[in-house]
Amino acid sequence: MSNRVSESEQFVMEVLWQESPLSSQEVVERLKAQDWNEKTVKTFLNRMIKKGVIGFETQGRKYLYYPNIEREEFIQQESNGFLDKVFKGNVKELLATFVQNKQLSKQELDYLKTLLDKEQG
Amino acid sequence: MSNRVSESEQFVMEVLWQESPLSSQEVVERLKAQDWNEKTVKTFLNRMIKKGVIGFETQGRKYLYYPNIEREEFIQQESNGFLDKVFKGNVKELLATFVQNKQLSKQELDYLKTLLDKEQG
DNA sequence: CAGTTAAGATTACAGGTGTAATCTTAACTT
DNA sequence: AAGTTAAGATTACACCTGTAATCTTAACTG
Repeated sequence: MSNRVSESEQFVMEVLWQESPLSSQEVVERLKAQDWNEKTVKTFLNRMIKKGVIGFETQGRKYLYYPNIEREEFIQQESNGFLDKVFKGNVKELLATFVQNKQLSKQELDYLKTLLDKEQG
Repeated sequence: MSNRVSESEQFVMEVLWQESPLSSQEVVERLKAQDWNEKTVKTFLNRMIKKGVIGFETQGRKYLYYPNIEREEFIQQESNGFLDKVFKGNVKELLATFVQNKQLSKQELDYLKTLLDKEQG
């Protein structure tokens, strides 16, 4: 229930959010950039099942895995955790930090201003 | 060298960034909201020394601790890590997520727009 | 000086994580 | 049917972390 997704497991989640259900072999393939041993990926899948963050359907002797949690929801939680942990909940400071330390194109800046206007209602 | 600051240790860092050098007892006091046993805080200080993220001066039989890393730098690293991990480096998406999911006051929105304008140069 | 404190050092211990190797066994092959 | 594969299950193991308790010993107290 309360068990969370580790950093490595998150890569697996991303794969399944992209497309599912997938066999472990397919997950392994889509993660080859990570350069993990197949056994390692299997371990992650196993643990994630136990944690309940993914589920599976059986297909013959193999499992087809799928996510049990929404990406949006997950991002939300991670974001809030980060906000609290690093910025003590101060969104303004967080936003300022990113705006000032990351190069943003004119298009992106405009887009963000539009967003702020929309928020202003 | 490469060892990082854990979540609990970060609370200790915050205290020392606020004011330093401090004795372990002073650190414990400033962390009473955390409701940690004194021994626990001492453990953190000890580990942080070993990790090299804080240092100390001796004063009689006790140590006075101080940070070895800058808060700004730390925030930067944490922020970049989070950006990459959760948003795959897409700052725009990150900013949009926070702007849209957090309640921001008119003042904050105005301030942020000013920031964006400044970025626009 | 002898006893008591209390500071830091060391040890403890379980749960999570990264990183696999080995075990079991159902399914595929010949 | 017998052998081979390969999928998931189990086991391994070290390091990190949270959470302290115990050990040593220098400093303070009377």
